[in-house]
Amino acid sequence: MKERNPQKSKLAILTAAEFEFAEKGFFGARVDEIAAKADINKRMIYAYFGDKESLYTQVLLHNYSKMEQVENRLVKENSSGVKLIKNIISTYFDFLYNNPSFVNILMWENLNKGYYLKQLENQVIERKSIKHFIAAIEQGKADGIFKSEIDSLQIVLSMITTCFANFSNQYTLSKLFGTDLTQKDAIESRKQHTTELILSYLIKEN
Amino acid sequence: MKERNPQKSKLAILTAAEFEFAEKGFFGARVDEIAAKADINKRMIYAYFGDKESLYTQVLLHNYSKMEQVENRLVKENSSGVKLIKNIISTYFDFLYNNPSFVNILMWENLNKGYYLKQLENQVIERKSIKHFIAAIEQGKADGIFKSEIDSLQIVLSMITTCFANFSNQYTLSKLFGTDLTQKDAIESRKQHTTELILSYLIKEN
DNA sequence: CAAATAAGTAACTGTTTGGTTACTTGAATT
DNA sequence: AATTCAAGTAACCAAACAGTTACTTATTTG
Repeated sequence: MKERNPQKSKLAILTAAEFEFAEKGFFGARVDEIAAKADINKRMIYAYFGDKESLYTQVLLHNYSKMEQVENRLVKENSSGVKLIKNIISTYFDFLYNNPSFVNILMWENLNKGYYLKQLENQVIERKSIKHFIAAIEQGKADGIFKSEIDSLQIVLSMITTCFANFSNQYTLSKLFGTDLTQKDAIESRKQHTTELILSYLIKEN
Repeated sequence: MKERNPQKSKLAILTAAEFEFAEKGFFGARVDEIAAKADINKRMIYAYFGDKESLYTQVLLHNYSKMEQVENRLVKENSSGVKLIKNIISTYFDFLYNNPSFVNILMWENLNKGYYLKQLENQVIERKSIKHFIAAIEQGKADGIFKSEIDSLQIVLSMITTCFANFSNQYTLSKLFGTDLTQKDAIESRKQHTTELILSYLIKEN
């Protein structure tokens, strides 16, 4: 029999579950496969997490809090204006590049019409960082740096969607454009271009 | 026994399959459910399409050609400069709004790392419209309408990704921003804003 | 150190799944 | 009207699936 270590087992299950759910989604992932990858008996998954759905919810929660941590760091830096915008885009690009599981799980959630997301507590999902970004852009307008006519909610939406789509649509876009957009240097170019695009729209020229 | 009508049966299968695959993906979709929705015997699916995989490929192909048709119409119009950009964005928004199955199937493909996409012939996927758009932006630069320093491939990428992410991430974004972004008027605002964003970057100011 | 408890195991169950087999029935061709 | 063949049907199969049961073994604690 294997050495006993509940902490290690739980972590092994969560790690394997994250990989499997990210790779195949809730319905595609197999409990047997998660057990095999975690190198534990399947019974332990049910002992620790109840059922497949609860396990998935834990993985979902964990991924959202990873994102939240990064955003909180961004908010704490308390930069503003052009520097903040550059910071946000760079941070999102880097986070999404380093967390493909997060990207996938978000996509699965959208395909499930946000079914499991709805069950999570709002505080984790309705991240306050968004409000912070919007307020910062309003401040930029007040300071005369950013154009006064822009809609700050819309531009924050554009920033987030533009960053995300570079990762979520890597395969179809690569095929469509005939270049491998999963490569690090391609991502770096996209980051650069996205920053220029957003800033050129925001900054008041004179 | 039911009235015989192979054409009608085939179409019923394809329609049901498109719905099921869009809703649940290749692995989540059930052949039995497709048969039930098409109101035919499951055996007929295997008679007409071989297996589940071939049926999926047909659905994939059909969706891509729908998109291609719309793009070809866009190319034929032969508009240029600001009008073309407005046209492209508006057309993509409308198409994606009216074809949620297309949006979903593209997402499934990305989650499958483009596995089934790879098997399709290149001519259907590497749409020539992209090259047309890039060339048109180059022309705009030559005509002195668009900024000479912009990268036309990057801006076309940005246009497409920005349009798409508004639909692919509707549920997670709605939750994140606390407003229902699936509504028609929300989409209309996004279209308007995206157009302004892209044009403000492209147009040479003076 | 023995009793209690938590950690881990193997084998099983009822259901669902993609795909098949053996068959019947409708309609066009002769 | 008999033959032929495509269109359609029902019942089935082996494998895969989420979840369970009954059990064993390691570790803690009184």
